[in-house]
Parts: sequence; C-alpha cells; structure tokens
Amino acid sequence: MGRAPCCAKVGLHRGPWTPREDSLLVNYIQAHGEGHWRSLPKKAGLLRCGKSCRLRWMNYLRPDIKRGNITPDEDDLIIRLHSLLGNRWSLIAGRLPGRTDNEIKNYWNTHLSKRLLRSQDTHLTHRSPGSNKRRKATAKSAKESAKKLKHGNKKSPGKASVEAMERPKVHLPKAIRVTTSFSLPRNDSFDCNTAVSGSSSQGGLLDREAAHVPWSDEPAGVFGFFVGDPQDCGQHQFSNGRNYDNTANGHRTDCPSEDEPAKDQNGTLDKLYEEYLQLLRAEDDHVQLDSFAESLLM
DNA sequence: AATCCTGGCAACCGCATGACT
DNA sequence: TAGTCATGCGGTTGCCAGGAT
Repeated sequence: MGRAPCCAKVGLHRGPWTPREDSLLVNYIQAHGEGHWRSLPKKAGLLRCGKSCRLRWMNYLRPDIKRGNITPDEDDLIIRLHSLLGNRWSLIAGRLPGRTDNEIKNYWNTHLSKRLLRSQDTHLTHRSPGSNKRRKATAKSAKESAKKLKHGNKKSPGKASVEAMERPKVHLPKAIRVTTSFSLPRNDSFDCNTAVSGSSSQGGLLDREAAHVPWSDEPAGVFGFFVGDPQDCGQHQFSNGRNYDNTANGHRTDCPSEDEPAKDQNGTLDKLYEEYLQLLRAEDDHVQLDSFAESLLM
C-alpha cells in the first residue's frame, strides 16, 4: 500500500516552537477546532508540518494539559498500568487526566525504569547500590546503546533483548484499534476526550481516544474499569462505561450519549471488574493478567 | 572558572491502520 | 480492489540546563 510522505520537508520550520507559532496554532484551533492537521499549518499561517502541529497541540498547548511533577499517586498508577499494558503510553495516559503519552513515556524512561531497575538490582542480586558515578555511567551507556540501535535497525530485534536485560518484565499485547461506524465532528473530540477520569489515584476508563472511540459513542465491548490499588477499592468507583468521577480539573468529563447501551452490560462489566480485581490480588499470575488485559483490549 | 558529563524533555521519525476515493 | 490520505502511536534523537570534576 502506498504512502505519501507526511509533508514536504523543504521550507518548513523544525525544532523548538516559538511563542508566535504557538499563538498562531492556538488561535486557529480555538477558531476552527482540532483536526485536518495536514491542511492546518497552511490555513493557520504556520511553516510547520501537520504532524508537528498536532504533536505540539497534543503535548503542550492543549488547555487541559496538567503541568508540574508527577504525583506519587500518578507514579504508582503508571507503574501498575505499565506492568499491565506495557509500553502503551497512550492507554496509560488515558488514565492520567492532563498527562500526555509523551510525558508519561519520558517519565518512565527517565525515572521509573531506572528506579525499578535499581530495586530489581537490590532485590535480585543483593548487591549494594552503586555509587552515583556508577549509576550515571550505566544510564549513559543505556542511552548510548539506545542511540546505536537507531542506525540501520530502527525496529531492531536486538532492542528487545537489551530491554529484557535492563527492564522488568513488560507485557506487550498487540495494539488494537477499536473503531465504530459512528463518527463525530472532530471539534467535538476535544471536550469529550479530556480529563476522562478523576484523580489519578482513582483510576479511570479505558482510553477512549486511544481506542479511537468518541465519548458519545458507546459501542458494545468498550467500557471502563477501575485500575488502582485493590486495597483502596472502597474509595473508588468502578466506572462501567458511565459512572465515573468527572471532577478533574473542573472539566466536564462525561459526554453522555443519547442511547446508553452500556447500561445493558452492567452485569457483564461487574463480573469483568471482579475478575480483574481477583487477578490483581494474585499479582504473580502474569499470564492471567496478560490474557485478561488482552481481552479488554480486543 | 572552565570543561565535561548526565538527565530531562520537546520534538522528530517511521510505521500502522482506518477512511476515503 | 488498490492507491492515497489522515491520523495516532511508540521509539528515538538532539538540545540544554545543571551538576560534577
């Protein structure tokens, strides 16, 4: 299948965005809404490729982006979700209101992976922690090896083995896109895709955006479930597609549909949630968790 | 004070996939 | 059915600030 290049590279700005470019992009999107990224730069008067505009908007300019440090709750949630979903940053980001997949990916790569690696070192080898110098050297060599992998081997099979050595077990069910026969104007996607759950510690829904399912569509088989510490369940709501905290960031987070087929699934969803909680309690059973996660994603 | 090194993060790249023609 | 478009995702890179030497 042929594929056109994302954009003509000649004559386009690259690198860091200027405040002027930011304001042009924001103004345009405020006036016309998201979407049509390919034609957006031209219409907005930007010398950027559409992809670049989209990325800038999604990761930096969107008004619902939460700035600041990752909280301990978010930190914990990221670790749990990563153990369940692997490097599927968009899915993980979907449960952390205001956080972007890029931000979570960076946070994982710069903080969590090292922390887990260190704790793994401590627990598995009983080695005394290395000096700061040694840790830095290790991190550097990891970064450099990652760089080396790029050359001539973009999706290098060797990478898996490197990561397998350096990182804790990661579960990587194949990414599946869920689409529906419905469609919404893209302008609607913003309101409906932002702040999909309450505080991070309260977990949230399956990522509607990542699943390419607008909020106002409610296809069978797409539903939310709580992800978090099973011990804390008392203070969480299981959101079977509708019943979730929508107070985050003061945004409206629920986009109710006209018809609510999800209601018909309450029994099934409750059972699934119970099953999920049981699997979480038996944390050793990665195989079961894997298959459960896969079943949710299909 | 100068230089080197490292970590963090914004941005880019290539690929996958569904929609459209 | 095949080609093209549009978009999203995950991996990777490059720049820069700040700490170490």
